[in-house]
Amino acid sequence: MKPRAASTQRRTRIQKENEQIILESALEVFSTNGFRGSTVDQIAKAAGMSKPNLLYYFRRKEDMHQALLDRLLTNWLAPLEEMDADGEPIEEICKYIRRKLQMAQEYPRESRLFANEILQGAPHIKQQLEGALRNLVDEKSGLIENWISRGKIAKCNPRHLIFSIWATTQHYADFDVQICAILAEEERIEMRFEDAAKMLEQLYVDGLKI
Amino acid sequence: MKPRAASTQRRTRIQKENEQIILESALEVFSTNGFRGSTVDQIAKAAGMSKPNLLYYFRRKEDMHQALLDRLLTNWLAPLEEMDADGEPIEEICKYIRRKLQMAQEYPRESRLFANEILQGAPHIKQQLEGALRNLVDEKSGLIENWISRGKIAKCNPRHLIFSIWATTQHYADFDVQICAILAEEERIEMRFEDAAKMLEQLYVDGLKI
DNA sequence: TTAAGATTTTTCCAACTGGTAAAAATTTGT
DNA sequence: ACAAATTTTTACCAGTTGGAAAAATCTTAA
Repeated sequence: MKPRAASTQRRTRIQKENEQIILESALEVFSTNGFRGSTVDQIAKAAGMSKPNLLYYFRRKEDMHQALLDRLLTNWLAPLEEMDADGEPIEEICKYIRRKLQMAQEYPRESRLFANEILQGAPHIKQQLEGALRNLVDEKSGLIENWISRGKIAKCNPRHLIFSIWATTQHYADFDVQICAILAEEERIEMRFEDAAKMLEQLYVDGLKI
Repeated sequence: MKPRAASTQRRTRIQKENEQIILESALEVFSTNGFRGSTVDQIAKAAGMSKPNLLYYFRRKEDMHQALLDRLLTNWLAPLEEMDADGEPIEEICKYIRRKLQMAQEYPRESRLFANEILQGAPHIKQQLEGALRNLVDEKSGLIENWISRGKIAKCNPRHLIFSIWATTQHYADFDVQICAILAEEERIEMRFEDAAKMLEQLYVDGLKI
C-alpha cells in the first residue's frame, strides 16, 4: 500500500531512512539544476534507487521540491530571528552577519536551492515570502529603527541594510564558482570565509557607527 | 541553404532582424528558467515563429545561450573597467556602485541569466571567468591596493570589496521577487533603487574612509 | 522575368520526460 | 512460521524534448 502524507501517518524505519536519502539527493540535484532543469531520474540515480521506487515515497517531483523548501525556510529565518533588541546594536548586526556567513559556508546547497527558486520567480514560496519572511523583516526593521532613533547606530534604511547583508553573505554560496575562479592560485582561497567576515565586519561596523 | 557561423559570413536583412528577435526572446526565457529549464519551443513561441524556423537561425539550443553569454560578458566587465586609478578613490568606488546598480535596474534579465549560469556551476563560461574576469579583477585589485598603500582609503581586501559590491548590486535584479514581496505596500517600493544607492553609498563611504 | 539563393512550413523521429499498474520480493507483527 | 503489510522491480505509457530532412514559398540581383 502507498504511504500517505508523511506528516500524519506513522512511518516505518525504511520509510524514514529512504525519505532522508531521497531529500539529500534531491537537494543536490535541485540546487545545481533548478526545479525544471532537474529530472526525477537524476535524483533517483543519486539516491541509488529506481525511479518508480523513488516515486513510491514522493509521488510527484514537486513534492520533493516542496518538502525541501519547507524544511529550508525555517532554518533560513532563524539567524535573523536571533537578532536581539536588548543586545549591543553593532555587535548584534555583526553576529547576524557571522551567522549568515556560516550558513553560506555550511549549507551552500540550501542557499543555491533558495536562490534558484527566487531567480525563477519564487513560484513555490511566494506566499511564505509575503507572509512569514515579510513579517520577520518588518519586526526586525522596527528593532533597527529603534536603535537608530536611540542614537545607537547611524541612520539608514533598515530593510535595505538587511538586503545588503543577505546579498553579501549568500553570495559566497551562490557565486562560489565565480569566487573560486577569481581567487584561484591565491593562497588565501582557503580562507575566503574568514576574509569575507573581516571585510564585511569592517564595512558594517564603520558604516553604521555614529 | 543554411547560414554559416553568423560572425564570418555576411548576413541578410532578415537574418539580422530575426537573430535579434530570437536573442531577445531567448534572453527572456533563459533568464527566468535557466538553460536546462528552458525549451526551444518556448523561445520560438516568444519570438513568434515555429521551432524549425528558429532552428534555421540557431541550429542548437546551446548556440543561443552561448551567443547571449558572449554578448553579456563584455557589458558585464565594462563598469569595473571604467574604475579610474587617477580618480578620487572613494568617489570612484561610489561611481562603480552606481553603475552596477543602474545595470541591475536596466538589465535585470541579463543579471539573472548570469546568475543562473553561475549558480549551475558556470559550465558555459568557466574559462572566461578564469581568464578575462580574473585578469580584470586582478588589475583593479592592484589599483585598490595602491589606494590603500597611499592612505587614500581604509585597509581592506580588494577582491572581497569587489565581491561585496557585486553581491549587493546584483541582488536587486536577481532577488527582485523577494525584495518586492518584502517592500510591498510600502510606499517606497518604487524608490528601491534610490534607497539602495543611498544605503550602499553610506556603507562604503563610511566603511572605507580613513 | 527569372533563376539562384534565402526563408518558412510540413512532416517526422528517437530519446527522454513524469508518472502508473501490477507483479514480485521483502519485511514485520504475532 | 506465516499471513499481512510494506517495499522493490518490471513493464509500460502518453506527452514532450531537441533536432533533421525535404518540400514549398518568398526575395533579390541580373
